[in-house]
Amino acid sequence: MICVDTETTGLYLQHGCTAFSIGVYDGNTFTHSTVPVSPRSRARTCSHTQEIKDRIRSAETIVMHNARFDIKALCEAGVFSWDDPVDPAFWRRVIDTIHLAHLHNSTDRLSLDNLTALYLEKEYPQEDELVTTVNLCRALVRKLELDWDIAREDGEHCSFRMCGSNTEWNRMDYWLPAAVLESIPVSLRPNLPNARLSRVLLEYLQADVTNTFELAQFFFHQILVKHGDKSEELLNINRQLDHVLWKMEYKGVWLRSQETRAAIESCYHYINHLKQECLSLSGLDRLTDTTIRILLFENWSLPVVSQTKKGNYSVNAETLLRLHRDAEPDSTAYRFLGSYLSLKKYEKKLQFLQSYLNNRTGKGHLHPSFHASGTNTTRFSSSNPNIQQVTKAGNPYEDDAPYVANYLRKSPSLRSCFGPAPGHWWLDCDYSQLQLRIFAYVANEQGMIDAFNKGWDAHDYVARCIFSLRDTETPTKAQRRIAKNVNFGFIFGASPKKIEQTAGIRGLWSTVTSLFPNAHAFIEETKAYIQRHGLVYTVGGYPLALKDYLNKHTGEYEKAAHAGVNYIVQGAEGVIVKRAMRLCDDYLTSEYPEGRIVLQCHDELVFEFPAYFPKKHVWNIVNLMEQAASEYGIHAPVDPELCTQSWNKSVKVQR
DNA sequence: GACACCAGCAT
DNA sequence: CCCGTGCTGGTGTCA
Repeated sequence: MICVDTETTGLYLQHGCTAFSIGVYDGNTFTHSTVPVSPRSRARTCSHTQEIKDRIRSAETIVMHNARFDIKALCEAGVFSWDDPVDPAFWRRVIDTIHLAHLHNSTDRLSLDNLTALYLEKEYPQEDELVTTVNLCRALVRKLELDWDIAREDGEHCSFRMCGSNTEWNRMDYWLPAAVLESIPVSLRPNLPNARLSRVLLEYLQADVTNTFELAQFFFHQILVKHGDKSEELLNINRQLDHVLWKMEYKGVWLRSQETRAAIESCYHYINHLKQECLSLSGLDRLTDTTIRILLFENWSLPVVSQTKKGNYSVNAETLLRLHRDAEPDSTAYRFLGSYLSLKKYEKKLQFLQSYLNNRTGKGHLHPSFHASGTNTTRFSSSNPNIQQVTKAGNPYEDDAPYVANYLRKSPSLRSCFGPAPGHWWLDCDYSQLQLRIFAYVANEQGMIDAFNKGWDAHDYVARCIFSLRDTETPTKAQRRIAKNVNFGFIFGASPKKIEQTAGIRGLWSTVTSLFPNAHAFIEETKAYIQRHGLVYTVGGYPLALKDYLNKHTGEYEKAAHAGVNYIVQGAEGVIVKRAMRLCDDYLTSEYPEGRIVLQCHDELVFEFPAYFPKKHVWNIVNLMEQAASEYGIHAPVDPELCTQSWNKSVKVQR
């Protein structure tokens, strides 16, 4: 077993970089080498570079912290080929301490230094010194415009691609490798203590690999003691997707550049107009939270709606919307608030659109990162960009603020900027009401389960129960909304008070508990369990810690208790969807390699296939996703939709 | 420049 | 206080 860590050049790998420092630790000795990856690199090649590469290649077990990140670097450095990690067998010898740490305690901050401090009770070598040293070097490189192939953020001046492979998809930002530090001529570094230059970095590299090694041992021991024979199965919940995520990140998501540019134009058009209007209505010279706060609550003396955590008067959308509705129609405040709300929406949208365009690689793909251990609950997180927060079409003010809605009606949909690459189609598979179904099943609420099985709408069903409607009656819009609040309250583990507050009905909770006795009992049992054990188990036995539990004596316990219900439900969702992804990827690999998973959005999987692909694959995928849920005892139907143009326009697939 | 706060987007 | 989990970006403050 060896531990491997890499330190990469400090700018964007997507535009090329100079060299990597690679550290290896086998439990006894630490060795390192710097591997130049650019043909023009001035980094010195260490004599034992080849030896290190061979050791990594032939190692039986490689332990890394956040393995996908370092493996990208190792591919860049030529240790592995870019296709190696596509094979699930490749990952059988990779142990990722981030997965171990997540299983050990899912609420820990999973950074190496934090885990080291927590469990090894060790200090890192002078991180401050490393940071300042590296920053000095970067500044020096920038200032003197040295002729090193260190990539630049703007990318325009650095066009070469390394190793003839697709290296555009990955961004890294970290330290300068030791060889680069050493190669700065002594005469050019008056502020840098010579001997320390690379020593600091190497100390850090050594600390990283040895700590990773020790953490792996610690976590393995803890996990085996706690979970015994189930350890492998539990670890597999995240490990099973290592190669799947590799492929997803590598191939990326197609961005429709034309639509994106058009959407940006459209945003600018409205922003210019609305900004002028806001400025002239308010007499302000700039629009920030602070100036708005003064304008509304001091100059205009509008009533305070709520306060922020720090005690400032809130100026969020909810507040502004209420003030807008309470204002005299056509008054200055009314018009200002309406325009400002619309302006903010457009500005937010523009922000997203520009980030998409900026993150795009040469061929027009975005390459979001997916983090299997990125949440407390086993759900995924996504970043650069976060593909899980791309807005659907819709006008949030359509119902209750026509003045605002009017401005937003032509607002572009962000999902329309994504879609299948030319010549392809997307298959978009959604679990229907997955979270609510999970809740019904884990709470063993038979009436709800029956309703689901009959194909009823969950919100309608609960509305009928609460308002004791006859079969012939349909719930009103308001009744449905209240039922929706109750349902979400169940899922989120909201407190009775909160549920009654959002629904606006006092005494609602006692109605609900009598209507759904098992659900109520489940919530109470969960709370009692948390009080005793400080954690919950979701389906499949994966433990989910509750970080606020330790503070229970200071009142945080109640919070943790309510969160516990939510953890079980979200955790089950995460586990099920991960299983589904693995099943679908296995299926595609063996039966239809032209297809692939493009992205995951919590209860939604998106696949890309060649246009006019055989329809049978739709139903096989649907069946596999449903199978994943049923393996955990949950019946959850999947609705397949087809996108031929954009993510925003999908058509239900008929049986 | 680092950091905290506030906000807004998703499921 | 009591609705969970994430990510990103702008603003303002502080050193």
